[in-house]
Parts: sequence; C-alpha cells; structure tokens
Amino acid sequence: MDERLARSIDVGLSLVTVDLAIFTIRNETLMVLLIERGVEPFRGCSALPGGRVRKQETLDQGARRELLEETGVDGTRLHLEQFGAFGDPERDPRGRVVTIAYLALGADLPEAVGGTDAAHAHWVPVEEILKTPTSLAFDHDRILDDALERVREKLEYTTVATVFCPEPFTLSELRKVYEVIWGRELDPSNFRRKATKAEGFVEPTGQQRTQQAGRPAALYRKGQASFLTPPLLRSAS
Amino acid sequence: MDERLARSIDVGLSLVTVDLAIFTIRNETLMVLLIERGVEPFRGCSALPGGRVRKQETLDQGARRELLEETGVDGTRLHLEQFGAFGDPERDPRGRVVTIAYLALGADLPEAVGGTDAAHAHWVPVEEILKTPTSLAFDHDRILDDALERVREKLEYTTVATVFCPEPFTLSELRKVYEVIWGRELDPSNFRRKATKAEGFVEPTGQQRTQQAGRPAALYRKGQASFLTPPLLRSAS
DNA sequence: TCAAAAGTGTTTTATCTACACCCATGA
DNA sequence: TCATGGGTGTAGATAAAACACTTTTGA
Repeated sequence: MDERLARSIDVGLSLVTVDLAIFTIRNETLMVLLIERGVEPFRGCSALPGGRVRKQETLDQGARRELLEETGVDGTRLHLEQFGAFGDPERDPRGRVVTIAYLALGADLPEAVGGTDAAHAHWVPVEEILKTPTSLAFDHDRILDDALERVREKLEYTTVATVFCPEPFTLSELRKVYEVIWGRELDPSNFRRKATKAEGFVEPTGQQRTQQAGRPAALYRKGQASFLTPPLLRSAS
Repeated sequence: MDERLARSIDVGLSLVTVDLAIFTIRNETLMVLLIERGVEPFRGCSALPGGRVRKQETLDQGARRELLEETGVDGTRLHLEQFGAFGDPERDPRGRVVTIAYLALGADLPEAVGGTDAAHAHWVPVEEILKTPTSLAFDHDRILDDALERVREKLEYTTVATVFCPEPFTLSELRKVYEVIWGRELDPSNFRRKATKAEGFVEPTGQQRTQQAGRPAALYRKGQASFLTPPLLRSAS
C-alpha cells in the first residue's frame, strides 16, 4: 500500500476487500482453501484468500474474480454467497480495511493454481484449523468460524448440499456431505426418504452406478429448488 | 463530500457507511423509520437512516451510534444485527460507497428526535413502502426487502420477537408480533403451547394484567435463550 | 453363497392441527 | 348473566425415529 493510499485512509475512507472461505470435500473431509501470505503483515501466516474490490465491479463480481484467480474455478456449479462484513479498526495493522466475507462451496475444486497470489494456496482440513484458536492471519479465524456455522445452517434449509457432489451423484454421497459437515451420522433410510420427498431437491437421472460391492445405486442430479421443504434439521434423526 | 474525498475515492478507496432498517410495531402495524433527505442526491426522497463509519469505531459501534442519533434509543432492550453489505458501483451517484446494512428491532421506539440528521425522521408502515417498488433513495428498497425477509426468518428460529414487546407482556401480545410480521393469523392455543414449551423463550413473572374485558392475562418477560427450540415455522399452524 | 451396499416397509412414538370447552373478569 | 378474551384438553391426522427386512451386485 503506497503512501497516497495511507493518507487517504487517514481522511476517513476505507480499503474494501473481499475474503473467501472456499469449502470443498475431499476424502470425506471438509477442506478450506488457505494461502500462505508472502508479504507483511502476517507474512508466512495462513489466511483466507481475498483481495481488493476494484473500482468498477460489484462486491459479488469482486468475489467471483478473486475466486477465479485463487482456484481457477469459473463459478459454474458453485455456490457463492456473501455472509458478513468485518471492519474492526484494528483488524488490519495497516489501517482501516473493511472486508466483505463470502463463502464458496463446490465439488472437486482443483488442488492449486499458478495464479500470482495463489502460488501457495492449499487445501486444509477445517477441523485442523479449528483446533488452534489463532492459526490464521487478521481476524480470519473468526471469519472462518462464521462461515462454517453459516454452511451448517444452510444445509438445513436450502439445497446447497448438492453443490458438494459431482453430478450425477448417489444419495449416499449426498448423505455423506451432511455427515461430514455436521460431524454426525445420519440414518441412511430416513435420509433417503427426506431427500427424495423434498420437492425439487434431487431428481433421478434414471441411471445407476455400480460400486465395488453391493447393489448399484440410483443416480441423481440437483433439482431446481433452492429451499428445502421440509427442512433437514441437524437435531433430528 | 469535499473534493479531497472524491479524489481519494478515485484512487480505489471507498466511503463506508452503515444503513439502518429500524423496525417497531405501532398500532398492530410494522413500521420502519425513514428520513427525508435534505441534500442531493435524492433530495426530498425518503431513505433509511445511516451515515459514515468513523475512523476509530467498529461497524457495530457505528451502527449503534447512528441509531442513537436517529432515534435517541440507547440500545438497551433492542436487537441490532448486521445483515448484509451493498456495494454496487452505481448505487450512489457520487462514487463508490459501500454500505453495511443493519436491522434494529425494538419496542416503543420514540416518534422522532431532535438530532441533526433526524429532523425529518418518521415512522412509515412497511406495507406502504412495499407497494411502490421504488419509493426509497439509492438501493434502499432492496435493502429494506432483505431486512424484512431476515426479520421474518429470525422469528422462526430465534427469540427476537420478544424485543418488540414492552415488558412485561402477555402471550397474546407476543403472538400479535408474529401475526403482524408474518402477515397471517396464528391459532392462539397452539401458539401458547409452543411459546411456553420452548426452553428459555418466555418466563412467567407470576403477575397478571387485567384488560378491558375478559380474563386477566398472565405476564411474561423474555427468557435467556436466543435460539428457539423447537422453531416456530411460518408454514405451520 | 456370502458380504456389502441400496432401497423398502413397519412399528412405535411424538408432534401438530383444529377445535371444543372451561375460566375469570367488566359491564 | 352475558360478552370477551385467557387458558386447557383432546381426537384425529401426520410425521419422525429406529430398525427389521428385501434387493442386487461382486467376489
């Protein structure tokens, strides 16, 4: 940040950034994409990817652009959603920086990308980060906490879980998403009943997939609905 | 906004504001506090109250300060919550202004206040604004829509409804809050059962209040819980 | 024919809805 | 004693949780 910017911030303006909590599921584990910071402050620390919002773009566009730069994902078959703004005066030692936090959910997101900022991007199990209360730069621990809670809630009342599954998927795969994110097991038969009953959640493709063992599973794709009625409550079954 | 600010914005910084959707219930009607703008742009238009976030305050503090300036309410017995950030480049004709939107919910909020900005503050029925799609300045129609939807959701899963009731309150008064905000009637006996069963939602004071007619109603105060378990679904009873 | 995973059915239990009914007060 | 709103009870319908059971595949 050059001196002109610093002086401007002093006048009462803010730098506005977007930060992204990008989640995917790999090996039945919820992972979040972190970068290793190459510059001060918090050089060498892990942080959520993000960056400045440009002059001519909306916040959503900024988030989508950063996402592309960090992961190479173009945003199809991916859920992107703003979930909070963080602007404590001390959250960035360089001065007032207000960040708009987004969460991104997707299936099969790539390992890393050769982009400039993302040179040191890597997937980390969420559980591992939560163990240590202050493992991330800035207030990113707090942001990650909020993002995770939001995702857990969203699984209850919306159909987003399907974006974690490459299409077509089986109901067992979809159930696994819930189990991984909620950290508990669900009854397979009751889950099946609820998932198929909820209007527009999943629709059968008519095809099957045969596994290593056992009866072949019917394949589904995501339905058109975005809200789950009735909801799938965490507290239940 | 002076020229120095304008030039700074040009550099890529933003003005950051908070805007408030302040709701209360008067005469069994959901009301929102609007101000009449005294300056360009949108001079003469109604708008949500709000203002710049100061250099040394958090976003929450900024929202609380604006709230105090606009309504004279000090924030006790009042729910204040951030619910979104709005930052389209064209949302303010003066240049890039990112606003952090808050909703405030309270009982018996005062009619108006002699503060500087709030000289023309007045309560308006929400329904009246929603009739006309573009009755507010900037993107405040959109912000109000989002705020209202958030409030409706919050009544389902949290105990916030109690902040609309001056304490102590009767269960009928609390039910009326739901009916006004959801725009539908609820079965009094089923509502009672659910409200009293939900752990920490309301607690009896042991006192009664005698109305104009009918049996005196038991009085309650809000409980300690902030989440409603089980939830009170809009779709139900 | 056995193991493994998919998928169906059923029993028990809890919950919700709708509504009847009783209670306590002022007029 | 009647009107009015507060509050309780309950029958029938609905849905949820737990789990037994059947189906279809690979080995």
